[in-house]
Amino acid sequence: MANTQTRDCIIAEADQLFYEQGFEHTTFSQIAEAVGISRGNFYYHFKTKDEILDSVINRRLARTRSMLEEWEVQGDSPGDRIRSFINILIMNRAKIKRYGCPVGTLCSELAKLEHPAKSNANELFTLFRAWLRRQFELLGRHGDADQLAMHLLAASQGVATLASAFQDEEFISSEVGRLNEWLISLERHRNAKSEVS
Amino acid sequence: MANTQTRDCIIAEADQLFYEQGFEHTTFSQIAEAVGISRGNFYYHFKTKDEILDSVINRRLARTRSMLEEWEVQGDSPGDRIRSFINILIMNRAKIKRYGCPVGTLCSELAKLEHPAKSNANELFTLFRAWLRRQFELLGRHGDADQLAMHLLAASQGVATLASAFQDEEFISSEVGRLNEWLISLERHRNAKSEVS
DNA sequence: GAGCATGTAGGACGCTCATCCTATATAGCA
DNA sequence: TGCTATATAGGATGAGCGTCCTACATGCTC
Repeated sequence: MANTQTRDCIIAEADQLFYEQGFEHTTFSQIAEAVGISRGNFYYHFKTKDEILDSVINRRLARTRSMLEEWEVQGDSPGDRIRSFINILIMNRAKIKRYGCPVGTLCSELAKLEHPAKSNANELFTLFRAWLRRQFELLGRHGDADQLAMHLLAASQGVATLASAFQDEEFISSEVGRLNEWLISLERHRNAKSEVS
Repeated sequence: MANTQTRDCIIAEADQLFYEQGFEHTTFSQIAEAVGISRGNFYYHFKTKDEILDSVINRRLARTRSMLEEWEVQGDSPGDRIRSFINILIMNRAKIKRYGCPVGTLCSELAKLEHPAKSNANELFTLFRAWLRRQFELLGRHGDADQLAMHLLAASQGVATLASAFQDEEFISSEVGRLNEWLISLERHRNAKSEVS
């Protein structure tokens, strides 16, 4: 049985490096150096680089799931939960400015490489999409919940891409402001309808 | 003096391959094979891979400039010109679905590589941004023209990223519909103001 | 202490790739 | 016909990388 502590440490460091430098451009040596172990020792924990990638994606999936579940448990309204999602952009603005969105940039890279793990990475998007969809349904948007989820996801991706290209954190703030206003207008619409019925 | 015909051909093929596979993942051999010349012959036309990248970016800049100028010359309204921009998403939807946005994915990759040509690639975004800004100013949006330009750019980027991740051309169409409605509402707002004054 | 599983270190192997060198072909011109 | 600039081909080189092998250390069990 592999020592899970070192193993987890390798995955964590690889996760960060893949985010900062991309998967292809990150080498075994860099990960080993970041963890503080020898390069040769790698083989004991991971047979191939793709295996590390799988573990990194699974780690991200797990962390995303637990984050979404946490937001779900907090007794907020669906609108507040969606605001939690939008707020990721603010929380991570410094890193987004430097490296873009971890999900979007990884999926783009793997798509260009036609990498087998591509669909696994896309699952990250699906996770957010399904969760957002549920929140919009709770907001009373039964017909277009999925469309709204995709729209919000796309907006976040666009913000991250441009903030990174133009090195502009301020843009993140202003677009988040827009998104929050948009969300409030959706909530108002719902309240108006419930008052009528 | 280098034969510009072969040289241009190399740049064109490299352009396409960089788009489809990414810069780092594309090899000299692949470009040579695509052009139909020997690998060794490359050195005569380009000293380094980075030199090819520079030429590819310059090619894209030139083509973008002339495209924007063409749209400018056509005697359309600023609104119609902005619609031409939005329509790129529809025109190129098949490629976007497979490879994402050529501008966004290149800038993301070069950012992660911390490549010297990064700022040169970002100039592509600046080109669109300045052009869109001008169109919005012509629409009477003197205060927030740049903000609107960035918003539209971000929306396009988001659409491209998600369409690629979810392999969904339909999503492009529906979001373009949204964007066009948004644009029409901006135009209406302008007409309403001009009627008042 | 002997035996064994777990974990680590460091280097070897083989491949790919960008880069570079040299030989050759073509074409215009004296 | 030679001379030279332009262009092409194909292989050499050297570095970097993923992968793999072997030797060593540690700690637990009998």
